[in-house]
Amino acid sequence: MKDKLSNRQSEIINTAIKLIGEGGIQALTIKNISSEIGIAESALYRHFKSKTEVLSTLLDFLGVIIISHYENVNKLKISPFGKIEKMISGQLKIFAENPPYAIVILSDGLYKNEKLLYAKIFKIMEGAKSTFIKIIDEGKNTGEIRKDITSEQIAFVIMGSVRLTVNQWSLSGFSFDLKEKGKSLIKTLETLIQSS
Amino acid sequence: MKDKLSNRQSEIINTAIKLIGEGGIQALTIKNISSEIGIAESALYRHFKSKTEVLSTLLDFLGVIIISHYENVNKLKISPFGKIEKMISGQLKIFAENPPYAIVILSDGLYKNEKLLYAKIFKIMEGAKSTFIKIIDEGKNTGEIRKDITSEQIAFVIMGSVRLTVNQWSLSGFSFDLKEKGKSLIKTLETLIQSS
Amino acid sequence: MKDKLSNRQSEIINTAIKLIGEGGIQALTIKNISSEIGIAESALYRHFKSKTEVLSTLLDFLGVIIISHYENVNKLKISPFGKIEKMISGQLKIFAENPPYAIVILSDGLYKNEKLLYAKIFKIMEGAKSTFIKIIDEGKNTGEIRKDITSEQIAFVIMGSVRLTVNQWSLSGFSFDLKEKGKSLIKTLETLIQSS
Amino acid sequence: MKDKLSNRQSEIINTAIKLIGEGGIQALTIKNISSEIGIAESALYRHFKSKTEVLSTLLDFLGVIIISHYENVNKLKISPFGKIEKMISGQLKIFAENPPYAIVILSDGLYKNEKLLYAKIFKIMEGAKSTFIKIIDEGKNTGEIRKDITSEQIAFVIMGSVRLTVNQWSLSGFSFDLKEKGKSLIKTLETLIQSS
DNA sequence: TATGAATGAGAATTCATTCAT
DNA sequence: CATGAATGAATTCTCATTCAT
Repeated sequence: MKDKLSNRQSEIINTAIKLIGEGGIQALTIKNISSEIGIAESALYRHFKSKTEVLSTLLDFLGVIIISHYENVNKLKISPFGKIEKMISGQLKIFAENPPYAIVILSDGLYKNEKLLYAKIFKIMEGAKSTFIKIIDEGKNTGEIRKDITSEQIAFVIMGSVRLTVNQWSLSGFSFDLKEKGKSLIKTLETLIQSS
Repeated sequence: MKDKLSNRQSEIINTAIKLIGEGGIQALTIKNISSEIGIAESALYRHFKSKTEVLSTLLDFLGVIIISHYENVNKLKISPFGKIEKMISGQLKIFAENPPYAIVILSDGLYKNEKLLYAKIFKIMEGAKSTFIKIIDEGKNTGEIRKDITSEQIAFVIMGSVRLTVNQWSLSGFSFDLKEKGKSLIKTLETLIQSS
Repeated sequence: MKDKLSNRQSEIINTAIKLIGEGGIQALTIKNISSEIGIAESALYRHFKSKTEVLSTLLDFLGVIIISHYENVNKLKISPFGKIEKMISGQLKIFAENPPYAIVILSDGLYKNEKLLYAKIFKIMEGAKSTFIKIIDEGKNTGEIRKDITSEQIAFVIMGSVRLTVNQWSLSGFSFDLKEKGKSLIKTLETLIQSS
Repeated sequence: MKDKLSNRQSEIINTAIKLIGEGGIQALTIKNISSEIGIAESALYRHFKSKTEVLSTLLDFLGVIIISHYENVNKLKISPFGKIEKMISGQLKIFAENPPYAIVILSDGLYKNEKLLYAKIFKIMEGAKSTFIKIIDEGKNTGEIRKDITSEQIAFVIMGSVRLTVNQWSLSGFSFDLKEKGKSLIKTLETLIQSS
């Protein structure tokens, strides 16, 4: 994982993201990236040794954003439900503001033959999951969250439904208000998992 | 939508499915299909007028399998929870026995530039959702399912978590027992949505 | 050269002509012809042994129409100028009513590698030319046509300008009135070649 | 329209011309061009973005040659008849020395589905026509050319017969002496259009 | 850092034609 | 007469990558 990106590298990653946003993963070609930036295709190889490395760095970049979002929320001094609400709404806000991020996260099947890439997506999801689990455990301790289901299962259900929401938003061509949809989802999830 | 497939057409669709299973959507090329069958590439065009038509027919085929599974379950004379359990477990069984089906259903992003294909996937998901909603309504009537959440939302949460399960299974290279995982998911979902 | 065409053969030739009219020579494929008629591609080979034979027959058919038009005009008991006028206007009328004929006659370059086809077009043009020459000779005898230019050269100039007219009409997408344009061309040509 | 061609681009255009000369428009394929030059097919796409662009550039190139020929002749301080003679003979000389040029100019029907290409050919012909008209007007002023026919019609007759000459030369496989044929045509035309 | 030129492997599709039934 | 299935050669074009300058 790259530690610090050069200006050109950042530019490449940002352009890659933009291209994905405009035309999906298929639009992400070396040619498109470089002509968008205004450099030669070969120049790109000065900054990344392969297209896979571009994608890999892109995923690192995305991972940092998402994971740090989760960690920041987790550090807040608010109730577990407040945290869950903020985690979901914040995540959806990130996607709403950067649709390409959603596309990248959802295109997992594409990376199948690139174990490295798959592993990175997997890691992001695991990071999210473990944060959720921590918060749910907290909620169980305070008595707010039901104890008859394992925290992992609860986290799983939350992530599944958030993911499906994003999925449908993406397939719809980003045509509905993701944050609005998120609000009602959050309410549903809270109702489902709160102690009775 | 094709009504009845010729032998060769079925063979092509089956081969396409097999190829997807082995190498993902990227492995689905005209050349691969035809050389797997043992005919010339051009021969394939006697049976389908384009690659898109192959994919489209494949999705029709898949749709019929999935939707009829849901409908069959819905016709059973069992309790709503029984139906939900059978719907999920049956669906996962289909995927467990035919991993490529899972790949096709999950690769939605890929078809972005082919509205027709996307529409077919969408229709399959809608079909599943409406069946779920009917069953949940039934469960609310019998008093088994909680009434403080709309049926649509419940269906959404169920589908999201089922989908995520399949997703992770696919990403893991089909390495864990999907049906086993499904069983605990079903238990979780039932616990979540039953009336208290 | 085929003596008498079967019904199916005529149908094929007519369809070929229609296709050329609609989409140019490139639209003339075995597949297009047969699917337009509603038979299998292979069925076409019962009636013509190759695509070249289709074209060849088509040119025969066209040749008969054009040459007989010229001969008929030549048989009329009218002045040479009357004949020239009728030859040109009649020819343009045929094209105006059957634009594909014009396309076929003008697409000579296409048949370059098919000597047979080239020869047929050449023959049609020679037939026209010799009729023109005969009429011009007549006109010289009656004193109506200038004698300071060989009949062949006059015929050549006439045919060149008629051909260019048709050419431009074809390139314009048949957008102007060919017969109208023909009238002024005829007047010009008569003025040019009459005795002073 | 390209302003300045790179060496490779010129090489490609020249090769394209050569191929057309040897085998007609049908011989102009990306594969033929590239293998003739000795590069990979894909390499060609570094220099032209499509085959249409190759043809388009080729027509530009041809257009410049022809139009500048006409303009140069028009600038000469000679009589109108001298100019007409030089325009025709010079044009035929160009074709005689570069038979492929003739093929390209005459293959107009082929470009029917490529409006751009057709438009270029059209423009070349219009350029030629307007120069002819100017010269004919001049000739009318000096009294050398007959005034009973519009200059446009005269230009049309000239161009039609020149074109037919080139056409027959091309169809004959470039077998006769184009310049010789041109000389007698010029004489004919002059006789036809001079004042009596 | 950057470029221009090139490459090889593929990809989807078209077309005229053949042949057994 | 007609068909369905198949073929092989072409064709245009794309893509990630390399390398000398």
